[in-house]
Amino acid sequence: MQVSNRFSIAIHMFACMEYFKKDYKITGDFIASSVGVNPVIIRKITSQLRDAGLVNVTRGTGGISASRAPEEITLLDVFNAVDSLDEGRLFSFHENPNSNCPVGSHIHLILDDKLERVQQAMERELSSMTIADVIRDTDKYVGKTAE
Amino acid sequence: MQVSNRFSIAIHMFACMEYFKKDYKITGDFIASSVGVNPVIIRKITSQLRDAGLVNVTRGTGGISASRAPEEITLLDVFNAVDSLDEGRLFSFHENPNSNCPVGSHIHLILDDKLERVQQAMERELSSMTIADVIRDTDKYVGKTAE
DNA sequence: ATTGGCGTAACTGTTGACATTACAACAAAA
DNA sequence: TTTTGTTGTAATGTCAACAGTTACGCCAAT
Repeated sequence: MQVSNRFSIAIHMFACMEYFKKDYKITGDFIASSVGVNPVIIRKITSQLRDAGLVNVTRGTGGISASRAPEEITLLDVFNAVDSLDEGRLFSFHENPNSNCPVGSHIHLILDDKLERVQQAMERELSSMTIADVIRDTDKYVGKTAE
Repeated sequence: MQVSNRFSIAIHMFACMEYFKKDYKITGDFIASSVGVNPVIIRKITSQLRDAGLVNVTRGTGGISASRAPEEITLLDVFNAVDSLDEGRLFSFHENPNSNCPVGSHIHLILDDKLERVQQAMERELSSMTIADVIRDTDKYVGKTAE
């Protein structure tokens, strides 16, 4: 089990948008070249980010940009946009516990809060970081001027 | 994306083992009936738990039991036994970032620590709970005597 | 030797991720 | 207004994981 690479790609996309926005027009093909995947992949993820209200896309002439300040886009926002959990739950659950068994009939009561705690821990950590942190580290490691 | 239901099944299995161990012989078929899945599913998970050293299985005559005290089996132990992450990583990563792009060539440096933090938050929460907590809540919700 | 139960291989069906091709829709510029 | 570059999306293919089932071998106690 693994989180889809759409998540790492989406963050990479934001890093590109911010880092190159002064010097280049940020198109899907431009980003695809940096990420190293087919442009259609980028377009699909772009659509997901747009549906979540995280980016603005101008059709025709082209161009993708963040629709909010980097400090106001958390990694949880990005995660939920591109990698939605089935029914909002991180953990799947066996569907037919035996209702005639004392354990089987109470297993949800026993487990649900524990699974919820783990999911919340993950979401808490994701929401503690923002695109601004990503940009800061991009500048830190790459240098502020394009090479 | 979701964690496989092997995890919820595995915890259900431990709850059964402990709750019924005084009154019944705990076989794969017995557990399968409580969980509500095919016995082979239980046998497969049993094998994973055995390989991880979490349960003892006696072949032939049958019988499955926890190999350690419930307090010493964390939910992280169970998770790692039945739902191993590819290469130990919760997040997958796009494989071919452009090494000629300043962002693409540094994206791992920028992202890896952030993904690691999220994974550690999840693992920390998983390891803070044990099978003993599950047993305690089983007794709490079901009642200490079999119905 | 029989029997109950675990171990596992083999097969099926379903789903999702990832990738690619192709083309329609669109907006700005020539 | 036609051209051009770009986004939007449908259709298709490949692959892997999950879940389920059947079948049968192996084991140990009775």
